[in-house]
Amino acid sequence: MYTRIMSALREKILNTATDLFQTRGINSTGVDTIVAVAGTTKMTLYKYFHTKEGLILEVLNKSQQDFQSWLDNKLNTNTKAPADKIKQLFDFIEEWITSPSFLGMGFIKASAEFPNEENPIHQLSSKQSREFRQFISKLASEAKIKDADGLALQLSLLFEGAVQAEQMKRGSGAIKYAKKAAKLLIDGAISQ
Amino acid sequence: MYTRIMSALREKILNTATDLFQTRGINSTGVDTIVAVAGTTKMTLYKYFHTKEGLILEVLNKSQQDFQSWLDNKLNTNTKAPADKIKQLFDFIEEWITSPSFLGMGFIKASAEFPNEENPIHQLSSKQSREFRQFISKLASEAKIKDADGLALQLSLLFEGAVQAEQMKRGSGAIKYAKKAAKLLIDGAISQ
DNA sequence: GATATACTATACAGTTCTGTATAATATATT
DNA sequence: AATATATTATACAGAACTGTATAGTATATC
Repeated sequence: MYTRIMSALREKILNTATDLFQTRGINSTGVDTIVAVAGTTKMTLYKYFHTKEGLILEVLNKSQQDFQSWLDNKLNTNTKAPADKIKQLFDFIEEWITSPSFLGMGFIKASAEFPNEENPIHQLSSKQSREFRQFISKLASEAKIKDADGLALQLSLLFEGAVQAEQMKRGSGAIKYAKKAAKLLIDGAISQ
Repeated sequence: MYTRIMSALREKILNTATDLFQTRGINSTGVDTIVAVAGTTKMTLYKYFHTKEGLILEVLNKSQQDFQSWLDNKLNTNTKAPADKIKQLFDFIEEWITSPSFLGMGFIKASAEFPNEENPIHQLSSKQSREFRQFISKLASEAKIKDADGLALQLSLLFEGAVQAEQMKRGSGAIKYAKKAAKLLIDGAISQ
């Protein structure tokens, strides 16, 4: 993990961009808007981020890191037995989705705004989705589940579907049903 | 009376826009590009569609109608018993997703590009997602499933998750596992 | 043949966008 | 006090975007 010494202003720009990209869309948010909301100027933005694309990529990376760190922490402090982590996964996902600060999943929106598979932003989104699926697969493996990859894929579909539903309509309640479905799939995979 | 058929050019513009929106993104596709690819001029485009937003809304509506018609037809010609339709639903969804002409789901991408819930395009996307879920719920009801709405929501999550996965990486194979999960959920809901 | 209609060609107004150039100001270090 | 660094203020080049104005051409209908 490349930890970077970050100036307060750099971080402010990054956080502002994250928020604006989520609430207004990436292509609909100009750098002028970002610097105005962040309370700085374009010169400073372009000092820290060489292009808007570079800023987008960093926003996506930071968002994913923050989410993954939050989830790791939840799983490690609340659960001792590795076999239980997969069972509690959707409890924490529910907590995350229903949190008032939830604004959506970066890589899901980004991949829709940049549908071309050659595009670096699309490629990063795709990579993040794959890595999150692998993370679930690792949890399933540690829980001694046979078809860990298969279950992980199914759970990731429920996850992305629930996020999608919540992005479309806040307070959709989709995660409640995703959780039930996940429980059923996990129990089925364990008893195999 | 005089039967008013849709002008060939209007349809050409609509189809071209549908394709370009899916492959390049909506905000990244200018009207100049659309008319160039469609082989016409901006004057003609703005004759049939008053604004770009109007064009986007029509594209979304037509895409959803086309998909729903295709699916209705598949379900009605291949299945007689209403109780079997829900079981075959994901077979046809798989056929649709794995088809070479699959470019994604309009309302999923649109809602990501226009995340603001006040936006007419976002609202239409949300409505289409809700209506598709209601369509699944109707299938579940006709199959005498008790918690039809609950199952429909879960299946729609798998559906949107699988579409999302396929939009991110063509040939992901996600639909195969979505199908398995759907079967499990349907069987579980039937035996209640 | 005259006329309405559909469509093209082209230019352009006005806005917004990314990215840079240039000069001034504040802050920290020596 | 002198100097390097960070940041601001502002203007602007150049491109892309939506939407319109205007004039000309093709085609079908009367």
